[in-house]
Amino acid sequence: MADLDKCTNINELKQLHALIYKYNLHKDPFVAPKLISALSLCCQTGLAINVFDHVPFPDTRLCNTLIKAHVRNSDPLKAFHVFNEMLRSGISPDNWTYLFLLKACSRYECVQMIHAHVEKLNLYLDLFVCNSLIDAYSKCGIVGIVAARNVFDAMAEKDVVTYNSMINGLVRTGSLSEAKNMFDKMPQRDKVSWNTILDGYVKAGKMSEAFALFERMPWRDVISWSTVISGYTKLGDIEMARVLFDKMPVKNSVPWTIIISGYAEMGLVKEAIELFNKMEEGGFNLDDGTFVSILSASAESGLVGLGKRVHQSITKSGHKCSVLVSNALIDMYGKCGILNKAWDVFNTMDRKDLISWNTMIHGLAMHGYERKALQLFARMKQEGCTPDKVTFVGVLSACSHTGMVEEGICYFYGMEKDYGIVPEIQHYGCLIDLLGRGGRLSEAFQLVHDMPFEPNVVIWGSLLGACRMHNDALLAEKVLNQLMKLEPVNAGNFSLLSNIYATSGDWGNVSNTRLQIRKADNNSPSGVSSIELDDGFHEFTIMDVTHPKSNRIYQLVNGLSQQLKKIDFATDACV
DNA sequence: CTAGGGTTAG
Repeated sequence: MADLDKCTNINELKQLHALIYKYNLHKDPFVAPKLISALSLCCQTGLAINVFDHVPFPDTRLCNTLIKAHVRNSDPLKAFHVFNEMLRSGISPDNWTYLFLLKACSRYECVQMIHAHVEKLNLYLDLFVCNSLIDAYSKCGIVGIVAARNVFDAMAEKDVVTYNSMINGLVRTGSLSEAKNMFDKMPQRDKVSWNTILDGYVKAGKMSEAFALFERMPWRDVISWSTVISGYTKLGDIEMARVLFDKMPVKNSVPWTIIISGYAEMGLVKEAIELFNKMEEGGFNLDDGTFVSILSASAESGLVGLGKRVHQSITKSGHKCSVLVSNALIDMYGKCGILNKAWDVFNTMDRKDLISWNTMIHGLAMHGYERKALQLFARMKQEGCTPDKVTFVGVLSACSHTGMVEEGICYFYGMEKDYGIVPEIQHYGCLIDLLGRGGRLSEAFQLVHDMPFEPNVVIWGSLLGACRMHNDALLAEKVLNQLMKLEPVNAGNFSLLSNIYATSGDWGNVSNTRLQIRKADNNSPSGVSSIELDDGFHEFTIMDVTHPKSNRIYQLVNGLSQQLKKIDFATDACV
């Protein structure tokens, strides 16, 4: 029974759980915390809460265990709920309570609140609590780092963790030279110190300096190797990343995940799947981090094949999908346009969070299911989930894609009035797109001037698209002038204008614009597109004739655009 | 305390 909290086998634990209940031991002040801890390790948070609820007079230690369980289950709200209940029923928190709560904090105000409690209880002198405060503040960006520094400076006794946490905070906020300064000055350095400063160089994109440091480090563990490999994949140097990956002496699932995601981000689906198979065969632990990383890389590059392969492996593992993994699956299927699969995952989730709803709404809104997206938005509110600014980007773009101008305007104003969400540039962008597509070009143009943000390429681009849609050459010229200042080498912009002239039969301006296209084209590297089919991954460029059947392909495309024209569907191919 | 990770307008 003493080793109860070390039991990680779910079946054994369930047997123990039954026995404990049978002998009424679950109310025992010694057994209950251990049982809660074990249940939460096996992701049985519901059962853990149940145990807690049956203890007649919970003490500080029991509450701490439950808080820890919620934090482990990435449910900070529930963790804070337990904390509030503690305070309400007069159970005094101790330094362990604050250690666990600080792990659950992601907002500055939240850390500040704990900080105030800690000061009041005079726990301020506890080294562990202070180290956690520095760490928690460091995760709150630029506002947090000042507060972290204040705690750091006020500490009479510091250990290596204090320095490491502070250095990590400086690295995260981009103050590499300050971090390096502190690293050089600290009394003694351990593995974590070296890895942290190494990560600083990597995060700053200084790979040659990072590599030099890596080579002269007194220790190199899996984390050091992974840090450097990840740096190379982020710079797109997958070859160098692979060389190091093959060379590293001991691997765990993290470097495997990094290299697979790296291949996926480059669109190299064959290599990614091959390595994923090898990773699975090698018996490496496939955890949430692995699934989420690779799925997100698949989503970004539109690699359905890899995404499906990962999904297969998740299903095969038999574990219930965490919210994080489910959300990543929804996003992957959504971005790849397989909406029924995304919908399946969404509907079978037992706990949805705000991001699940947002991701599903976006997926629907981007792939022609605008009405479904808006219905889902209504359902989300019915089920008691409060929308945020991201939700409204999805809602507004659903409206604009399906031409619901009045409804969109309503949602735009409702967002501040009903939810207190101040519109950001993305929301104005959607509204401008909505008005533009709806043919209300002058209103859209007016809004660009009246909104409280500087218009960017996305805004001007959407307005240019609207000009093309409604063949307004005069406005298009104005827009293109603005766009030129921000994006001088985008030939697509000119080609849109040229097509507007062509539609109105202004051939003089067509040839003028074409000349400018050629100029812009010479300044820009030619883009390569790619598509994934059943037999693998294919790359192609504009005017590509390398395919053996390219004649037949162009025939087909021309035939299709003829048919589209017949049903009054304008295409913008520039041939 | 250090490596991989879920939603954001054309």
